[in-house]
Amino acid sequence: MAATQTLPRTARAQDVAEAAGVSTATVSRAFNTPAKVAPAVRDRVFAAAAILGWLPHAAGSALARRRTSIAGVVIPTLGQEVFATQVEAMQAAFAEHDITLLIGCSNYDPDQAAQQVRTMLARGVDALAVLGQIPQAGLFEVVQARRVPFVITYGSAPGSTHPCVGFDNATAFSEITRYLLALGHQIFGMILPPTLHNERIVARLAGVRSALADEGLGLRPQHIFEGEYGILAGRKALRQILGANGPRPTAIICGNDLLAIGALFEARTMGLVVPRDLSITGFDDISMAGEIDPALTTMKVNNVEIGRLAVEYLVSQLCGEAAPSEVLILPALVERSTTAPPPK
Amino acid sequence: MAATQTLPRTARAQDVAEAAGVSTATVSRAFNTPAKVAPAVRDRVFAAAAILGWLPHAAGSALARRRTSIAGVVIPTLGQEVFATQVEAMQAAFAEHDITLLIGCSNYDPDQAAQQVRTMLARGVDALAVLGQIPQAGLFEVVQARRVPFVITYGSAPGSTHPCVGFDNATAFSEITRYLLALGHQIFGMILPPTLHNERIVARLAGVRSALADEGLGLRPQHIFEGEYGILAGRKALRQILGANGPRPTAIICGNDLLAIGALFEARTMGLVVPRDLSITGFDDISMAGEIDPALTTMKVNNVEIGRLAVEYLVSQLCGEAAPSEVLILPALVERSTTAPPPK
DNA sequence: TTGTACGCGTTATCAT
DNA sequence: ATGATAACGCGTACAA
Repeated sequence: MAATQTLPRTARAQDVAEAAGVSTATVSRAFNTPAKVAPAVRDRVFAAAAILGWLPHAAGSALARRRTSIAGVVIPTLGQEVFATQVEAMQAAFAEHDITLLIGCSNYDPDQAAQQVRTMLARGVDALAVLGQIPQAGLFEVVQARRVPFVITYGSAPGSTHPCVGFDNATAFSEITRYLLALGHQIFGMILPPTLHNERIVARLAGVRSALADEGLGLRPQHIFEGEYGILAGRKALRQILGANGPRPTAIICGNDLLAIGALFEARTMGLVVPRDLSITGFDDISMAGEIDPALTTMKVNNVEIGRLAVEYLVSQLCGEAAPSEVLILPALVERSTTAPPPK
Repeated sequence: MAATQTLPRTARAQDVAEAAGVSTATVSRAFNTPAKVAPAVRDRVFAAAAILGWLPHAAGSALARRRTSIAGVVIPTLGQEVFATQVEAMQAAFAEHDITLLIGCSNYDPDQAAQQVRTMLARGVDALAVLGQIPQAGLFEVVQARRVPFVITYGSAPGSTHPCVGFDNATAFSEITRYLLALGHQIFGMILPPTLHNERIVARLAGVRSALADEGLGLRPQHIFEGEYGILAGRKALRQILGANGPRPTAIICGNDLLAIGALFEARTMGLVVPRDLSITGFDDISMAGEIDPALTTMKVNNVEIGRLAVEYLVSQLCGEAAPSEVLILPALVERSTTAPPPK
């Protein structure tokens, strides 16, 4: 007894076409340009497809269309709210154009980032966003060779040759510094996350220095703490800075909100009242910043907007439209309750 | 003067083959099974590919291989550390198998989640993970029809028919309740995020109730606050619960760490000393939990492990191996400094 | 070890 | 409005 059982292959357009008594061309049209198919036929096709559980096969479709409807984004980590927010905004914005988002994390490692970019190209992404900076010399050329629209987000190296959507880190930190100067502060401390492979952090330090220099002031080496990330690092940093010899800073500028929150906690532990005894500023305006007590003075970076604008740029490139290759947003000072004039 | 300029098409395997003086089969082999190609030839192929900037075209490759090397994950949002962490772990684990990850956010909306799943199937994902629960009746069947390995993560409906990797929410919350009972607490409050479309939250409440019932105790309605998310919600909830008529709870069980942190902040504002006057517990063990002061007693959910195990399951399915269709991890109580025996 | 030739599933072009 | 047919680019038996 020969087993003539057809091993149930997954349905193709051909199968749907046969079931509906039409050609594969009509099946394709019914799904892609329904208006061009007679309603009765269309319904037959849909019914057949539903029964067979058929959906257009992505690879076949991509091959014929020369488009995958997949975009890629490479970020350092999803563990930071600012990056996660941006990715989520991108995903939503791309979805409006029926584009799905591939993600890759580099863990702040340029080599991993470059590898992720290559992998995404191999997956046939239609467009590509990289957070921060181009990870490797020559990589941009590879992307260009494949004619894949490309954009750098979040960071912005002014004068960079690559299309970018972001903000100017130096300017933003100059602004927050000038705000503290206007309050009357003269002695500053600064707490920074690791600067390794991170131009943005370097720019933040430069922004502070430049604003201070305009007033003939500077940042004492013992008042700079650099190299760790998170609340505990903020605590440790504040202890170290306030424990240093010489005059004590009255204002602490932190490279991000988490460090600032750590500094804030430590100030309380040390018996200092913020902002009476010490002013502290953050950066990013993460969701916690406004919810702790005292609420953190910081700068809001609209990451949703960055994500949206990046997608807008990529989509316009995809459509062959011209678009400005550098889009800058302006972080806005959010004055809350951790800043005040220095103590007398 | 006829312009015979060839508009530069992007390179195919054919072009590389010609440039290297071999057949396309050899080009393919050089990239996929290098061992089967003579070293000299291989180098010629690689050189030609490098010059032309060629990479295998994803769609063609996927069509021939019947595999896209792309997996998908659908989560409520990237804005919550627990979900972002899990996604990041999945991305890393998939990368080891040369699989790239597509993400979709549902914003806690079952319809959006279902749509994301459909989109991913249309993109030809090789495997699919959905965080929480299956969003729609009938959707699982669609996935099965396409023979796409599938797993539910994070949540676990015991007795569910779908493969899942997660933990038992009810059991976990029973455990934390028993811990507080053992410390001597008798009157409990509970603060919960929105339960709408979220079985996991419902299970947490049930877990607490069940552990209390074992001791003949219960949760008074005025001691349950439900429906908002975040630090501010935690503050508001504590105010409301402690302001209610009747006996005051000595322990507050929170549905997650952020609510617990809010409650902790509010307790301080109200002049209460935690844990002397009031015990508070969280859930998840987000990075902040151990960094605030007093450090939060909570339960650690190893989301990295969940992500890893989910990928392991999916990959084994992809390889046609058998694998247990329900994998449970055990959240672990992390006893820190927000819990103590109740005041006399 | 290498080449030939076919199939993968869809869409676009061109006829009808 | 619909059908026939030719790409689309790669991987892989099979043959040499």
